[in-house]
Amino acid sequence: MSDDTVKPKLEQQLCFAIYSAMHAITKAYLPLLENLGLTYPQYLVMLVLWEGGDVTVKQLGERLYLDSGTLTPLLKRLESMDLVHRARDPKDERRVRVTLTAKGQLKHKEAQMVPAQILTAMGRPADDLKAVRKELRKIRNALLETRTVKAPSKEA
Amino acid sequence: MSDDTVKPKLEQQLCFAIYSAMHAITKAYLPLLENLGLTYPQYLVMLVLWEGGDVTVKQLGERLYLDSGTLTPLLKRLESMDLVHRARDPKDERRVRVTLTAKGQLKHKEAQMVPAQILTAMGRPADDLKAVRKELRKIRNALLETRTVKAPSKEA
DNA sequence: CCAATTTATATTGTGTACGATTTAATATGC
DNA sequence: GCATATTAAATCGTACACAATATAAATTGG
Repeated sequence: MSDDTVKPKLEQQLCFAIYSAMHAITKAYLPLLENLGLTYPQYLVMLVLWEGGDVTVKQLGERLYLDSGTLTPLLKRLESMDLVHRARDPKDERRVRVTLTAKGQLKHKEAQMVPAQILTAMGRPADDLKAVRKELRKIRNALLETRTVKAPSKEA
Repeated sequence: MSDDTVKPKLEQQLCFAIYSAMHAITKAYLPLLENLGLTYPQYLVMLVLWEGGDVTVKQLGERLYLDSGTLTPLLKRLESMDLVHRARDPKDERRVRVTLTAKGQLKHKEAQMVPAQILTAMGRPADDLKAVRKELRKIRNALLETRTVKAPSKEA
């Protein structure tokens, strides 16, 4: 049989399924978030800030799996939109504390209906979506743990 | 009850699970792909080329859900690495056909073990991974179809 | 108490992503 | 048959994303 070379390998790959699903999600969020004037990563940062009090850049990075190279310019953009405030922590000048401005607080209400709209657009039973979410979290954690082991492996 | 505001909303969101899983996957691929000298998106393009004959930029975009703004510079980088060749189609000068070079063909062998290594690193039963893949594909297609409908909705 | 280390953030360079626009080539309508 | 529309790539501008490096503040060890 020579027809197994014709099989679409790409669609058989879980990683590509995640990759392309993420692109579709970004596109789906676009019309919802442009009313808010936010990109999807900016929306994620706002979600963290809406959850609790103030956080440091490092804490944001731990929650979102992003580093300062990504967060610093993103937070500066949010600051220029007057949604957040950034200030060095007087207790430890290395840290930068990020807090919501009044305008940032207000956006919380405008954003309330976003998650439900996305879930509806996915058109899948809630139980299925929950199962996928749990499995993806396990996959993510397994991949990240594998890397933390990371033997130096100085080969000859 | 006031304690539901404390719940980590971020981790409850499927979209964030996909977003962060994708980041973890990119990181997991990094040591495997740097031997090949490829990034993950470049690897995806090579996967398509390894599957079949030559393709146009448009066909690549349809398979990978990317547009020419992303693909053109990416393909130029692959061309500068002498992995692919780009040439206008004589039958239709608008099209650019992308083909593997001899060096690009050879890389196929080096890349053979990459998918299995990633799946192993995920540390999950194959059946679970397959179920996630299928569900994600449904989600992706549902999201993309919703957008193609896109009623103009000229609101008052 | 001060040198060496560690930690937190910022900066730089490269590589995606994508909307919007541009350019060139093909297809179409009258 | 030629103006108009459509199509395929390329280009431009903005925004992630991250490795590597730089900088400055805090911690630690002697």
